[in-house]
Amino acid sequence: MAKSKSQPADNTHEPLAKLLKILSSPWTMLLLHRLHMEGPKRFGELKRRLGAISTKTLTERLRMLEAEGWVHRHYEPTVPPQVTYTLAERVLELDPLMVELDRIAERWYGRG
Amino acid sequence: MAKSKSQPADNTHEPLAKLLKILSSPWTMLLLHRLHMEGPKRFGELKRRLGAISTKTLTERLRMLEAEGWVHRHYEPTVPPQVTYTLAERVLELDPLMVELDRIAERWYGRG
DNA sequence: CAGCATCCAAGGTGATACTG
DNA sequence: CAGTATCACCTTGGATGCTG
Repeated sequence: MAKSKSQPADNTHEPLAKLLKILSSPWTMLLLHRLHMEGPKRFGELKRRLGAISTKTLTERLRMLEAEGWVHRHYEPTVPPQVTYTLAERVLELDPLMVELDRIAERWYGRG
Repeated sequence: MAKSKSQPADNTHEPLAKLLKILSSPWTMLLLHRLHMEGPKRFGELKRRLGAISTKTLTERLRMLEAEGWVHRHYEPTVPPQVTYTLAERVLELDPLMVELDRIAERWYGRG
């Protein structure tokens, strides 16, 4: 649509690049997808559901998403401690995206 | 749509993971976005528009997308040669996704 | 112009061990 | 349970130089 002319264009500063940088870091989408589809989850459960992810990576992603304001971390100082992660309200805007992704994934790679 | 049950679940084999693996490799989304918004493009123009990408990476991405059937490569043996890349028809299904991404990027990171 | 071949640095990841 | 701290590795991307 936009028919801007020929610019050197460093995408790095554009909103889309910023968003994609977050979304495209490994595991992030699958992580968000889980929380989106299945609701709030504790660390261990999340890790189990994601399969091959390491605790380190999962922690990093969660910390990043927390810093970005995409997820909330709720710490319950019981014994043993319980930490629950919830999607921030704003992230619900990603819903159409998730649904679209699911649909396309199914159509393109679903059966064979 | 959820697979239900409590499985160790190695997402690696699922359609969504497959799709995300492609989409989340660096530059891929921005690349597709360009082709989507501005139509068929030649290698050099594409490179210039993407900014900081290297020829190596751009080539790799294009080759990958070609192998996946996402883009078509048209070689014109003129002097100098012209190679034009076009989105495959199926990739047009990504349209809603692209639009959504743009909207969200603008809303979340558009103004500061 | 549109790549390809190398080399190399950087960062990300996983495995492992340990703590509150 | 929910992490943190290390370490070693290994892929990945960028820079450079060359070709048809």
